[in-house]
Amino acid sequence: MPGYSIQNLAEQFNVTPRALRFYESKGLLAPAKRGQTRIYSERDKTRLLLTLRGKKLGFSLEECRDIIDMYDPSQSGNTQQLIRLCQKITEHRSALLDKMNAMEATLKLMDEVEKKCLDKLMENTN
Amino acid sequence: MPGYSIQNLAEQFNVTPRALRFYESKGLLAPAKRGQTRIYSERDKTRLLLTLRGKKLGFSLEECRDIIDMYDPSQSGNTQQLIRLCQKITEHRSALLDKMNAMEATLKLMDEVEKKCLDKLMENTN
DNA sequence: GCTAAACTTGACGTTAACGTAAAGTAATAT
DNA sequence: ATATTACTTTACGTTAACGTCAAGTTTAGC
Repeated sequence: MPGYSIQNLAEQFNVTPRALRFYESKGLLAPAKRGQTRIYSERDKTRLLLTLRGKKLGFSLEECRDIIDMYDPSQSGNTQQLIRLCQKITEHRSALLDKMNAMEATLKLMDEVEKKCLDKLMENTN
Repeated sequence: MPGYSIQNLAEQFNVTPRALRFYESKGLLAPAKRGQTRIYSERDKTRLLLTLRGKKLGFSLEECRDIIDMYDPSQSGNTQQLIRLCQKITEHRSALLDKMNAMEATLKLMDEVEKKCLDKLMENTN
């Protein structure tokens, strides 16, 4: 019996079933249904991983969906769509590199503050 | 006459005056006041920069405030506080490195998708 | 001294991302 | 067969981060 239950998948990613249903209502997930019960596939699992990853980077769920939908192999049809995808990747990468810069600046600042902090602690113990 | 007006500072960072007042109400900024009018110092400007940087990385305003407050030199008093600051820096750095990993994974994925995309485009033009 | 522009303080509205409670159904254990 | 558990939908509640008035004040130009 392949696939995961809602509870199982939720536990794997440390989120609530409510969140999974919410993501579904926003078009991020599309689990199969046996009767009323949801069955999540590997594809769903991957999309959830990407969603949570996007969230962690400060993207909204809508942004996550747009990005993930395009990365999804089942979409890449004609030439126009492929070109559009390449453009979107470029945009998205630009946004990511922007965040990467902010992150490096923050890490650098933290190093400096930590250094000053340790220096002062040294003084205090003199 | 040193300092910036609310409108001026808002334009510099491409945010609204409303946002600056909101940040103030949340303890992120603490501009001086000439009568009723706010005057923002270099310190406020720096704190605003750090706030927006934190936001971009997906931290909440409250998290930003806590972090920035501790990095602020005017706080670092006794040994206990310095030790606490070092601990917080470690925590914060861990969260950042976590995001950094997510970011690198995303960039890697994007590279792969782009490559496949370009390959398909090549095929289509055969 | 008057007007217009820029500032101020409330206070209510809005969107995103779920939480939570209600009420019902389906599967499982005893 | 019944009780417990896990699932379901529907719907209203909540928090964060501002936006958007409304109504009053202060400053700058003429």
